[in-house]
Amino acid sequence: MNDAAPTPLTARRVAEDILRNAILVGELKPGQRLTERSLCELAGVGRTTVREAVRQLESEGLISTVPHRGPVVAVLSEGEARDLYELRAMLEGQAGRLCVLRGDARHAAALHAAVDQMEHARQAGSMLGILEANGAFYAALNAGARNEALRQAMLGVQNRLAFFRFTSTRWPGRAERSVAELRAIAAAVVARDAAAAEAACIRHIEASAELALLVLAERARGAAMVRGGRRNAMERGLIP
Amino acid sequence: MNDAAPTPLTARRVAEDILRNAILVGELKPGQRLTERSLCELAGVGRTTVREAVRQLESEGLISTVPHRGPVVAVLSEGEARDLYELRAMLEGQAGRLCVLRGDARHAAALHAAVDQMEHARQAGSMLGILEANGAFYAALNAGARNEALRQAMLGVQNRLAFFRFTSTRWPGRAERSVAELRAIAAAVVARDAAAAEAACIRHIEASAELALLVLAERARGAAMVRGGRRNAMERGLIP
DNA sequence: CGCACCCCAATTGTCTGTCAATCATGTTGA
DNA sequence: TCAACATGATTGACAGACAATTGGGGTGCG
Repeated sequence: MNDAAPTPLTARRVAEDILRNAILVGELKPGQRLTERSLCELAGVGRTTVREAVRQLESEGLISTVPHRGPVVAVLSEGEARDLYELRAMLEGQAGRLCVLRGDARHAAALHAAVDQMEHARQAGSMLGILEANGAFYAALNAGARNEALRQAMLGVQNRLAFFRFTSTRWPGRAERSVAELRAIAAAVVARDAAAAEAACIRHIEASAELALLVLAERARGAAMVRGGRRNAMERGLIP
Repeated sequence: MNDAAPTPLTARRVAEDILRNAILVGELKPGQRLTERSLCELAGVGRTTVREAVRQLESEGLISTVPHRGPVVAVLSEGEARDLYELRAMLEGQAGRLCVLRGDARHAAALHAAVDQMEHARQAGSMLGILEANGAFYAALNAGARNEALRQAMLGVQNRLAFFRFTSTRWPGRAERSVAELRAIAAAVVARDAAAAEAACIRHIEASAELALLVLAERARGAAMVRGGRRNAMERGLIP
């Protein structure tokens, strides 16, 4: 039942992955300017290929390009972040609802397993484990919802908000509450209560959004304090 | 308050628009194979530029590329169409809800104006007018909903389903019912009944989906009858 | 000292040409 | 009849080149 690796592994795809990871991990920071040449070195491919990869990441919302100025790692304004979290809440709420309506006991079990896995990782202090369990949870949710378009939309939004995943997960007490919120979702799915599942999903995302916007505001304050100095230098791509 | 035309009008953008229009209008038919050279001629640009434009349309879901085989105008399976319509119903339902929660009287008035415009175009038998009014309606809805991410998501889904817009609008009696459905949405927004607006949006999309899937099934039957003859030829890009 | 203007380096946008890798087709041979 | 092979077409990818544009630095003037 596994996907029979439809990956002809073209160089462009490799470059995309390298650049995407560099952004998601934070190696390339929001606002940082990217020259094509530096990306060529980073990805180890020619300029043509890099430009195509950049186009892809641009469409994913990870990069924004100003004509004749080149690509820049996308930086979310507070308004954009708010919009994206709102959209994410809608999408995941619907996913939760559909998971109840269309999923079976196996999906419910997978949800519970993912939550347990996350609780385990949390107690072990493994942030990577937490993120992995989070991925498993959403995989199970989407498997139950049985809507590929919805899944891809959720993935896209999550990627654009990936910037917050690390800081949010580290926030004191956040992981614990997050586990509780996911457990509530799983419980609603087990109970086959669609409305409750939808509401639980929305609550989870709203809690995430609240924290993320707080973090964003804090960063903005911090950035404002050094504005005029480092900020200009960073936007010019002079700070690694 | 108008957007100060942020269009540096690069050749790539022009090529994108040409190809996108060719697909949306149906000049390039679903399943048709596209060689890079033919696209170069069609768009009037070099191969490098065409490849970037194709990458963009690929991310919009209008083109699907098989490595080492080249781009193909995306063809929706019944399952994919169903998923997309379901997603669209969710998104537009939420847009309707938000339009009630956040919109003001001006948005409600714009919705009504768009419906009247559509009714006018329908009586005049102007399909182009109908589509234009439809665009105005969604512009008003999204203006009221005040969520740019949601708007873009809706636009993306609508584009992927653009194939059905023409055939659906032509369907006997469909335009009339469509006007009635949109009027119901506008009425709910005027009445400030969020739940009713959401439900009306969902009903509208579900009606569209029902017809589209019917059209799709009919086309599939028709295509099956000539399979082995024209179909292979078309997939090979030999039929214009 | 401040401001407007101009010139220049850096970078992007785009084209052309080239070459290997791969797929699809047609042909040959058992 | 079917399998293996040869062949042509097309994509994937690169390097190089050139015009267009941007941003910055320097200059001159008030």
